[in-house]
Amino acid sequence: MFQNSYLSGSSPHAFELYIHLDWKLPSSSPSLVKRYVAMGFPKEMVVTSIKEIGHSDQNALLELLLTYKVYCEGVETECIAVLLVCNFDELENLFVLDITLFSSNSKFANQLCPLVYFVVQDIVYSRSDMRRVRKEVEAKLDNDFVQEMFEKDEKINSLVDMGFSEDEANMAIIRCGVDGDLSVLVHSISASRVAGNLNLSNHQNIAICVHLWQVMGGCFDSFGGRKKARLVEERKKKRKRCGCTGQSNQPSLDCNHDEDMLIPNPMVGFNLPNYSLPLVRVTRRILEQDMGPPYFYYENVARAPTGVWATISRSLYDIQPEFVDSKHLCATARKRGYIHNLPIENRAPLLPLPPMTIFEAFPRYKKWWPSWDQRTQFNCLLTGVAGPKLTGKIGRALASANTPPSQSIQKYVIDHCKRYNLVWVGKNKVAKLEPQEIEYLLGFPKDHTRGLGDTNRYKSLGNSFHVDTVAYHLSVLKGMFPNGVNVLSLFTGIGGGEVALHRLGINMRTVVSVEIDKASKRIFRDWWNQTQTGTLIEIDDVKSLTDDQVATYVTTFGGFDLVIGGSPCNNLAGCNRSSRHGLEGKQSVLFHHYVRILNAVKSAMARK
DNA sequence: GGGAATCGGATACTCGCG
DNA sequence: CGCGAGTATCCGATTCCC
Repeated sequence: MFQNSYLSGSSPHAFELYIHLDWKLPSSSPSLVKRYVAMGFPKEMVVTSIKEIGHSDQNALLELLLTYKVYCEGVETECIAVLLVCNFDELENLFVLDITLFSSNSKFANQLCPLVYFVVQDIVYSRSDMRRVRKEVEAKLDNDFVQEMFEKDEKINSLVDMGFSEDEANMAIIRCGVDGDLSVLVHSISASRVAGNLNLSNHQNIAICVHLWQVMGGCFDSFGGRKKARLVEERKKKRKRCGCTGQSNQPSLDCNHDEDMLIPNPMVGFNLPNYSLPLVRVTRRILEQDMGPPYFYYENVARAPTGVWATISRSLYDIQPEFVDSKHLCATARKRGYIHNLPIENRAPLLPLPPMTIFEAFPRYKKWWPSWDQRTQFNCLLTGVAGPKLTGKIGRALASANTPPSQSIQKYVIDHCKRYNLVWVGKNKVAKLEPQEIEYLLGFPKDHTRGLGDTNRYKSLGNSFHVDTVAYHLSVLKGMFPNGVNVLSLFTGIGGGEVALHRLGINMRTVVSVEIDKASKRIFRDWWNQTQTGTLIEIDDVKSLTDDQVATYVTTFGGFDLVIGGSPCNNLAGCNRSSRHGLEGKQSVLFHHYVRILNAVKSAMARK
């Protein structure tokens, strides 16, 4: 019943539920299995249950089977994520459920539910979110409960005085911790109000989820003692671990004070080609006034400091980001987040599909690749590369080592190969990738950046889009704009977005390109002149592009169909050791100009 | 709790040019 | 010899996942 409701698509806001049944068939207790199968339980479920708790306690086994049966009723074979709903009052029960069904030791977790999401008071949590919340709650139970309740009451009173409801205040404290500043709590409530408008407004679906939870809760209550004991055991282990780190008194350190973004694992966005099944299909809620045109497309690194993507999303109309690792589309990893208002149905990848492995991309490296280097794909292509000193050092280390080298030598070599994406070009000889090879991996035409010094080539390529990923998202524009598009391209760089549009066969009538780096500008201009017939207007700096100027362009070109750009990641990127200062950092702060200019386009087009 | 990944930056250096 | 452009080398922390 709930299955149909979830898949009905009646709510534009609800997560859809998929559970993938992939039961294994180990051989155990054939006669016992037969008996339960005769009672109407699927054979695979019986086998799994026996493996889970054994067959000595027949009552417990029967109860577990009943639980699984209730859980799996109506579930079809295409589903691989599950959504659970409960109230915070029921958290204790939810933890029991989590540990029982979804712990890493549970066969059930591995075989049935790789993706689990929890909906508590209309807020969607991933499993890792729930771990944090659980830590928080458990800490509350374990520590000075009375003191915390006192602090909590005081905070609630303050928030109620400010005009928030008691429920809202309670929720904010659970999300942010009782240690959270009042301003943090206020912000959380505001954000929650927005999220409340966005998510799960379909009461039917919520009711169905609650029903599921109640059914399951009933089952567990009937033999809660055993589960409860396991929960206590888990807690003890946890306490022990916390004790080792000396952080047991500061659970709030683990608490995320920003609204978390759901990053899918695997990082495949809303959908990808070659994935026969969508993973967590999220029907994004986009307000009427934020739908295109103009369509917009924003990109930045996925692993930004905590809270950055929540801020970006807030600035971009609370649209949920789409996180994609390009390793699912090509031979190199590139974990990026994208926020856009493009349709997500009927996407199509660029053809031919790019090679997925190192050897498919570069067969010649197979010759010297040692068996103990088990890489099949490259890591993220960064802006810097290894120099001859490092590769020489690796070569000398290998030359003086045994065959095969010792474990420690292997680890030293592999670690550096992974860090700098080195390839094997001779006996005991590793080398950096050539700029041309990186162009190929990222989907650019051959020699796209040729003419620059190698350092600049590596830098501009490292800062660029992965063309195939972006093209996959932009592919929906092809049918919508048969006569071509007008593009406002911010932070153009070497033109990854434009190359994607070109490879999709989408004609660019006009591109207004904003890019400050002269070398990148030259690369993009040269490419444009060689491949395009439309109008290119170049602007140096996003800061100098005024709202009035934007309005003039809108009037001149009849509006922009696409506003595309990835703002600087310098202060967000993980490998920045000296100035990873977040979204307000020196370069990354330019993100706000993306928002400003996009809003200028929207308002100018609304006036038209 | 530990392994692994990460659109980088500051600085000293080399090299070609006048 | 001074200058500037290009180059090489060194520099951990945050975050996620298992």
